[in-house]
Amino acid sequence: MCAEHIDHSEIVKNTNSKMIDIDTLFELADLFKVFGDSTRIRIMCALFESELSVCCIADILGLEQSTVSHQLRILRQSKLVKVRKEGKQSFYSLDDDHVRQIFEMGLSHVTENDK
Amino acid sequence: MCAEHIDHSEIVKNTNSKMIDIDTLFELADLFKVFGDSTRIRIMCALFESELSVCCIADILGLEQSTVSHQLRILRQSKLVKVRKEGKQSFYSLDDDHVRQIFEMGLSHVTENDK
DNA sequence: TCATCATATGAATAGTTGTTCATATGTTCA
DNA sequence: TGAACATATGAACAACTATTCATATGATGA
Repeated sequence: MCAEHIDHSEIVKNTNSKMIDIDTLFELADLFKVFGDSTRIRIMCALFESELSVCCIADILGLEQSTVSHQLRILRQSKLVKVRKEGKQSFYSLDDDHVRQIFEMGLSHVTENDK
Repeated sequence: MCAEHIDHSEIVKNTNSKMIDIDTLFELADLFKVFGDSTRIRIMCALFESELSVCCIADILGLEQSTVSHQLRILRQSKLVKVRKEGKQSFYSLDDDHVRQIFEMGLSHVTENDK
């Protein structure tokens, strides 16, 4: 921690009063953590087109069924995808328009910095 | 992988042709990875108000100077914050409007699901 | 130049996370 | 009921990451 010379007690108090409450910030970090894995990102991207079964996702991305299933569970828990069961199959789709929007925003940042 | 019975070669081909290229998706995941840590999220949130020195951020969030410095480096590398040096101090600020927008989107999702 | 201070960084460690293998669950159809 | 299949899940392992401590760097003022 820094020495006493610099008194930022005022700015500390001020900034803290304007901060989003900490529990929300933790939830937010947890949400982005879900986006922060390439396998999950790829799964979400595949689901942009249409709902897909688990084994179809595995085929598209060249992943093991088990891997896809584990990641879909995480996406489900974060309410980013939803399931529809039909016989033996489970069809997954995006649960929320925010997914697309968050995706788009990230994409703007990435592609802008590629210039 | 699933058996041959279900032929999704058509949908596989179709979806793959529409997918964002894989390198971009990896970059995207890396970007969200940076957002996916509560310390970094809190730092960014503090920087919404105004630019801040390293030790001021540490004070505000109750973190060690070293921790803040390490995380700021990661944020800098992802072009999410920028530095302005003034004497012994380094003042950090948000580098990009996308930061706010990505933040807002995440927040909508989180608060919506809290209802 | 030397002491002090703000920041940056390297190394070590502890905790977390993604993938894999093996297996369980639950559905369909003969 | 039992075989075949799609999916889900538990356990184990490997890889990654955040924090801490110690120290380096670089600036200021005496």
